Order: sequence, then structure tokens, then C-alpha cells
Amino acid sequence: MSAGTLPSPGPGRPRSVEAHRAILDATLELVAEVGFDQLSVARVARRSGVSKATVYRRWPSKLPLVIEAFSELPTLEAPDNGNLVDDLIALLRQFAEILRDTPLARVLPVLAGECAHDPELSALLAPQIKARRAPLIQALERAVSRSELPPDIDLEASVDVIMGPLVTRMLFTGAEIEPDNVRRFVEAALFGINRLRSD
Amino acid sequence: MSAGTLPSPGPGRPRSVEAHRAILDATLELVAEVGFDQLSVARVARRSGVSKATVYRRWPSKLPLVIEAFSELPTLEAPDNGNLVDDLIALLRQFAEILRDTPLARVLPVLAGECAHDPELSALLAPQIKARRAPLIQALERAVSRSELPPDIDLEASVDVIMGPLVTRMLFTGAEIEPDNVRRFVEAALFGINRLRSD
DNA sequence: TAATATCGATACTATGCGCCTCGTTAATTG
DNA sequence: CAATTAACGAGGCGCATAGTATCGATATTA
Repeated sequence: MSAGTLPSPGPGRPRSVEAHRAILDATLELVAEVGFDQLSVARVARRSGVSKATVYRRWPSKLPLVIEAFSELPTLEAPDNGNLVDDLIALLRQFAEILRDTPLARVLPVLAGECAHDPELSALLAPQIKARRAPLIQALERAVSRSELPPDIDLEASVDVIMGPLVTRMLFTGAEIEPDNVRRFVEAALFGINRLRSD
Repeated sequence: MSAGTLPSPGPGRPRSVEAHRAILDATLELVAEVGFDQLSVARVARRSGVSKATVYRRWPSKLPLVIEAFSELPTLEAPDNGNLVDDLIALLRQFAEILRDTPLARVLPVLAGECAHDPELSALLAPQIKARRAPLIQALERAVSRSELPPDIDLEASVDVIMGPLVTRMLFTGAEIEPDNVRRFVEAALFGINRLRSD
């Protein structure tokens, strides 16, 4: 799935897996330190102890590299607590931790903004976004199967209602998100989800 | 308030107001066309028919320029319909129109991501964000004064709950936002706002 | 008219981009 | 054990951009 590692089936020197990881790690470090705009392929190569050409052999440009590095960031793991509220609280607490501990909050908005002009990159980023939303979709589906939610609910819109407040909060106000706030946001969202019928 | 126009109080040739507008317009055009990463001061100068030095005389770098151009984008105008639902629907419809007709959706996430590494720029962007949220805050305050909402409501969090779903929807899924969806999102959010007490 | 400050144009160094060549190194295949 | 194959590091190349500096021309105030 990763663009950089097309394992060589035939003879010849194989691509270094260590270099691959070093490049992605350096990319994430540098994005966190200096931001996307100041990031350059040459800097990534220097930081990862790899030749500049090696990076270009695997990724055509800076953006796909950052997208793949982004895909290496931790994703949500969906626990099955038997009820929707606890599932959502657990998921959003994980999300808040990831936002606090990784450069996700710095990478994702920039990628989203840049992909608006590049359908190719958008096609690269879209499945990543979808994969990160999947655990929430599944938690909602389990709630539907338990009749906690009506069967005709709009799952995608529900995910937006649940994640949206936290995302905007950390994006534009830069506010810290505490566990108590997570519970309040979940409850706030849940009171409205029933209105999000699909028809 | 704008960084570029410090009107000359004494003698000497004053700064061209036309050039100022041309530069900001060209910046917005180029951001919409090629994105923030591909944007360069030289391109802005060429597009606006202005010398490169003129741009540097007014803005120290690319980011403050884009931030000021961003501040020129239309803001929300708060109507007073006498009830909260209609106020919010009107505001969010305006917001959806702005997202559709201007490069706001492409500029804002990139700025937010870049400002995460630069406190100086963050200080430049923060008041712009606050000003754009103000009409929603005012609509909520009117609702409180009409006893539509409890007086101890968390206004900022309420704004996040109302705007968040739309913002994430247009940011990460790129979905079109139709007027009907706006009404549903407003209703979805309103059912939960009462839980957002400030204590 | 004199003083002042911005203007366009241009040159300048430094750096990044993306591509390329080259000799070297590490794996598969016979 | 050789021969083949492919990725490797090092480094050069042309081009574009960043940001600064200089210059004479121009527009405004005193």
C-alpha cells in the first residue's frame, strides 16, 4: 500500500527498510519542528542520513512523502464497550491523546488544504481519512444494531457531528482538550444525532 | 490594523492603495489556483503588476501576506431573526456560500497548520479567527438574553459544536454543503448545546 | 522649490528542486 | 563462485525562489 516500498521480487539490491523508516520518521519530526512549508526533501535526506536521490527514488515529491508519513501516525482502536457513549468517549480520548502527542494536528490541515488543488493527492489522502473515520463508523453501526440509534441514521454526518467540534477546537483555537471536555462534547453531539436522518 | 498600510504622516510619496489591493487580490487568486505551497512572492508580484521589492516593503514574508489577504475575505453578517434557529441557519448558509465562492477552505487550514509552529503568526491569525466567530457568539448571546439558552452556557464550545461539523465536512471529505444539510446540522447541534454548561 | 519616501527595475548571493551521472554495494540467479 | 541486477552515496547541473541592496524616477508635503 505504501508508495515507497515496492519490494524487489527479482535480483538486485533490495530497498533498505531501515532507510524507509528513517525517512518517514525524519519527515514527521521535521513537520512537527519547522512545519510543512519549511520542509524540504533535502532536509529530510540530511536528517534521516540518506542521500537526497534515495528519497526521490521512492517518492515523486514532498507531498506524497508527507502523506505516507501521516499514514504512519497511530490510528484509533475501536473498543466494544456495549454502549455508544462509552465507545465514543474512549475513541475521542484516544483522538485527543493523538492530537497532543503527535504532529497530526499540524500535518492534517496542511495536507487537506494542499489537496484541494491536486486531485491526484486528494485521491492519495482520501483513503487515509476514510480509514481514520472507520472506527467511529463501526461504533455507530454497533449502536444501530443494538437499537441505540435508528437504522436510517446518516453515519457520515454523525461522524462529522461527533469529531467536528474537537477538530475545530484544536485547529483554530489551539485549546487543550481535557478528558472532561471529551465527555461533554460526546454528550452534546449525541443529543442531536437522532436528527441526522438520511432522507 | 493591516500590516501593509502604514500611511505616511509626513512628506514623501505615499504608498499606493491600488497596489495594496492588487497584491492582496493576486494573493487570493494564486492561493486558490496553485495552493499555498506553490505560492511565491515573485508570483504575487508578477500577477499584481508590482515590483517584488514593493511586496517585501510591506510584508516581511509570504505568511503574513496570506494572513492579511485571508482577512479580506467576506465575514459573516449576523441577522437578528428573533430566534436562535433561524439566526444559526442564516449564518451557516452564509458560511457555506463563502466556502463555496472563496478560497477560504483552502487558505484557512494551511494557515492554521503553519501557525502551529510560529507563535508570532499565530498571534496574527488569532484575532481574525475570533472576529469570524463573533457573529455566532452574538447570536448565542441574544438567545441567552431571550432565555432560549441557559445563562451559564459555554459560548465558545457551542460555537465549536455548531461550526465543527460543517468545517470538518468541507475540509476532509470535500463534500458539498447544501442548504438542507445546513438546517439538519443546526438542529443536530442545538439538541446538544444545553449540555455544554461551563462548570 | 527643497526635502522625503515610495516606486519599478535590476542585480546579487544563497538555497531548494528535481534530474542526472558515476562508481560502489548488496542481493538474486545460474 | 561468478554474473547479473538494482539500489546506494556522492555530487554536479540548470532553473526557480528567497530576501536584500542599489539605482534613478516619481509623487507628495512643507
